[in-house]
Amino acid sequence: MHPNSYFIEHIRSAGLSPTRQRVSLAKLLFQGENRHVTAENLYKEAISEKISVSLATVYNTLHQFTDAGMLREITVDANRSYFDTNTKSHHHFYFEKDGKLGDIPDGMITLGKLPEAPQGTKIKSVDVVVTIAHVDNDY
Amino acid sequence: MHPNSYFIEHIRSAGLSPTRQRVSLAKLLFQGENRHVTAENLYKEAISEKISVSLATVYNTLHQFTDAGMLREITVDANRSYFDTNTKSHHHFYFEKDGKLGDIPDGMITLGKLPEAPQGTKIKSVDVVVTIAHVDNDY
DNA sequence: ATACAATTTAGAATGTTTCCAAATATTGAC
DNA sequence: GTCAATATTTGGAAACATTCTAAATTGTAT
Repeated sequence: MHPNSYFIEHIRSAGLSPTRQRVSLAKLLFQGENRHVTAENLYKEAISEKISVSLATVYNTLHQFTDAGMLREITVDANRSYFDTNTKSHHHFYFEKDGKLGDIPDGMITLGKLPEAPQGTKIKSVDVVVTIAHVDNDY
Repeated sequence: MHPNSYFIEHIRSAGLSPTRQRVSLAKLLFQGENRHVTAENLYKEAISEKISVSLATVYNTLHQFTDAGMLREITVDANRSYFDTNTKSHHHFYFEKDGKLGDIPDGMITLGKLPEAPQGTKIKSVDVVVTIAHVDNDY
């Protein structure tokens, strides 16, 4: 388990002040395995861990971490933003039933040729989402 | 240009009653080229064409058409749903600047192997979104 | 310590989408 | 065509995620 100073350093090196809230949220996000969180569920988790933080700060922090390259924002559902602690390019399963995301192991999907971006633009990201639904035995 | 009866038949064969609103919206959606619309912008278009319809009906109709397989819902942005009149599996450019979608011509992206869906589930869709951003000359 | 700047906060505001109950339109039987 | 039964449409309210705002708090550099 990482010491506090690890998270403080992580935040500092992103150019942000290591405030109490940012350090606490960084711990939740980065101390274990890679995670996929929404603002609302990170907020609830923080509250249940007795971390005093407001929902607005959770939003601010998620965006600041994203801008700093510590998180990646994933769009799989038109009503919610997900943030992924794994910033390396990789793809996702989206389990419709419970709204959970899963990583698609590297190499499990291979993208072939990619189109060129038009003049004056660049490809910001290529996201593959495999949506998983329940089998409805329709017979 | 298709006659009215064409759209009425299209709607009937989807198991829906061809109401005035549904026929009018179907005309906007299906009479020309393939389109990518949001509820809000289809609603505005209808109003500007003097079609009297409410926003709630536009939402209902888009979902009914989607359930009937006449439209495909595309998720590219966490704040808005897009509906595509092209229901064949294909992929999209998303132009961040103006929130517009574009089709990626068939064959321009090749997907390699695909993962298996877990027991009791099936792959509902595989969506590839190539997000196009402006070049920010950061130097 | 002090002062200046940055951050956090609660609550209001926004934007999209869904819900609701009343009004209207559509359908099928006669 | 008329009528009753059913389905659809509607405006407005509600729900939801997210952003904004201005005041209060905290962090930082001196």
